[in-house]
Amino acid sequence: MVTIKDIARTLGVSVGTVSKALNGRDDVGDELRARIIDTARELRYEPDPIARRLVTKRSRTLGVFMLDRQGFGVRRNFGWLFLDGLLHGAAARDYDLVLFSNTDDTRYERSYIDICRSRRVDAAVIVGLRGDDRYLEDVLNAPIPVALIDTEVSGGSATFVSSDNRAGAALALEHLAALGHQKVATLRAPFSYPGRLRYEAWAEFAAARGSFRDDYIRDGDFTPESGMAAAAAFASMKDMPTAIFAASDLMAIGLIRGFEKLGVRVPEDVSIVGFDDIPNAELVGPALTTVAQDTMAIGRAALDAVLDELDSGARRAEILLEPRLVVRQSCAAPRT
Amino acid sequence: MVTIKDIARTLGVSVGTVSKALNGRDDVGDELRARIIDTARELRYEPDPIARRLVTKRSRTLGVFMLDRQGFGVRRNFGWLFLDGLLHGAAARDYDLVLFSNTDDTRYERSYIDICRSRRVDAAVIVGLRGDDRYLEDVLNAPIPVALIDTEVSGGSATFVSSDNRAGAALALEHLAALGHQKVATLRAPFSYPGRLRYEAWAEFAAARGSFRDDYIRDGDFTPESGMAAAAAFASMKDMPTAIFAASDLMAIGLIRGFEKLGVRVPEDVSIVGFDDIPNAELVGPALTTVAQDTMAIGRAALDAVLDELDSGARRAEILLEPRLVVRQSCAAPRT
DNA sequence: GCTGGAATCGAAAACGTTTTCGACAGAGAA
DNA sequence: TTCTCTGTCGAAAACGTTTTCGATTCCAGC
Repeated sequence: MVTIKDIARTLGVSVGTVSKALNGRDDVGDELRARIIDTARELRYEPDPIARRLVTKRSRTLGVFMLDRQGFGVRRNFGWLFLDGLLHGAAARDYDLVLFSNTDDTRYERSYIDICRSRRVDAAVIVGLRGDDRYLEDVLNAPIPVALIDTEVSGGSATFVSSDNRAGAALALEHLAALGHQKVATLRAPFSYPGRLRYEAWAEFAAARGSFRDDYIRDGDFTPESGMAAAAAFASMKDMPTAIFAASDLMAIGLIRGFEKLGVRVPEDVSIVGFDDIPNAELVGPALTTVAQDTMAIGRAALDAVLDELDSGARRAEILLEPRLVVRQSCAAPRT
Repeated sequence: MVTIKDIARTLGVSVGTVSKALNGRDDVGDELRARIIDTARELRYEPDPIARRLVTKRSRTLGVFMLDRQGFGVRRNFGWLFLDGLLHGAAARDYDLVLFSNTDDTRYERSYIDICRSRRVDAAVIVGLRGDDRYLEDVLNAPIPVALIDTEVSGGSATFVSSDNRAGAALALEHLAALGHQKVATLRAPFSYPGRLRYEAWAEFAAARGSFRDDYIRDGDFTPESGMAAAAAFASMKDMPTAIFAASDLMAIGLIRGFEKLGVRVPEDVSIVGFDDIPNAELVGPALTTVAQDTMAIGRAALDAVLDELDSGARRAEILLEPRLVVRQSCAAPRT
């Protein structure tokens, strides 16, 4: 591996001068600088990031924690979608991403912030932090910039990055209203913060139209299984809703599968709209109408947030991105 | 940040002794060693990995490259599933994973191996490398241990880690045979190495049973769209197959959607079996029968391969993991 | 009492950078 | 001519470890 000394020796100058020339400082002559840059290129010199980090005290490294909700790993975990945006942002700003997850038993013994400390990462973004996480307090008081994505919690010293859940829910509900639905129920996920926001949008929508009914509210836990259970509950009602707003795609798909098993057809008998636009949501039959989160933009925003805080010291409490409605085939006008 | 000097100073010993005591060397007295370990714990000392790397010349860091097949990012890319196993293995062996992807424009300007060199990672695992990759040659001649997962190529100095594609295809085909199918077609993906292996298994199967027919072979490109096109082609045949073995789940789902649109029912009219067991394969209607890759084991094997090579210098050319059949609802006995 | 060896510890170099400070030359002003 | 200022460069310290080598002590064996 060719070091800075090699290029200093071949040119007969000091290493300090080489360093200054390569880093664009102004106390080195133009002619010498040009020669230094040339031979650096010739020798295919690359500054050792390790040595640089040791003296600059910045690692140019971000810790990314993928927290696993219910043990499904990457398979059923929406959080991985944000990696695209994080990767983009890191590449654009010349940072490296080191990835952790809590699916393993060993590292979970330490707080995420502790891991950051031991790894000397400059900042962290945590995906999927739950409200009952054992290290919650540690995260909210972290001494480094932290961004939270797809999380149940908000507040503390971390910046909360998310879709505008209320606006997204409103998008879906207005779509159903435009189709002519009067009786729209909701399958909510009340234990999570985004889930609560989505429910509140439904409640306001229903109240404003005078169609709020307690028995049009069912609770799920983001799994398809809870959606199937809710489908059975809805199907057994005497006054069945004509449309259901599910707080997540996984639950929406569960509803579809549950209704299918009971012989009620989607969207002919009941319309279903989800939230998230998970991969392959377009591939389930019928293709799911849903509100899409711009996961790329969210990941990118989270990364920019922590890096900006690192540079300027200014912290933003909350960043909301606009979701958009994508209509496919799981919604139709109600039967008259 | 508390350094090794702090604990040396508080104890009145030299830093070298502290280092040796903490690293378990035998030339330090038991009593002193105990006192050093105690105060290290008291001061919450953590060795600086940066400084350590500078002197040991090992970074304990692995580069992971997620190569994006057709621009879908994490959404339609099977490769991300291997991250679970990689994460597990890295945690178990105390390595860090730094993640790269080629979805960005900037870093793609450099060879993956070049990036490894500049980042000083000890080894690399590359997911989704294509046969026509511009840096293919660089990868196959890499000076560091490299493992290839979910890739189209094999050979070179890298170790190829994969499911046993022939065995997996045989599993699926035997399942169809056991159901009584005589006319089983295939939708293959001939441009990729695993795709070719899966096709060869089909060809042998068909030849052994005397049911090989050229018009039972259609080509796709791993996308659902190509599956839908193939469904139309199959449906227009006078002697339609009763079962189709698709070389990937995405194409299998495309077949289902395509047949659905044409009014031919799955599995009543035609059975379909896929390959991969992608997330939500169980959620599409009808739930997909497929052969599941043990993505966790594959990721773990890849990680172990490069780390073992790093330790022992012994390189393995190929590692094959056993897939398993998961039967769901897309296959049934043929109509008599 | 002397030698030999084992046990224990410290001093110092080394890893590859960045950064500070001082040295030196040359140019311009007095 | 002398003084000051600017521009250009080198020397050296510093970052926090690990590792090598030598120094010292202590004790057993003769």
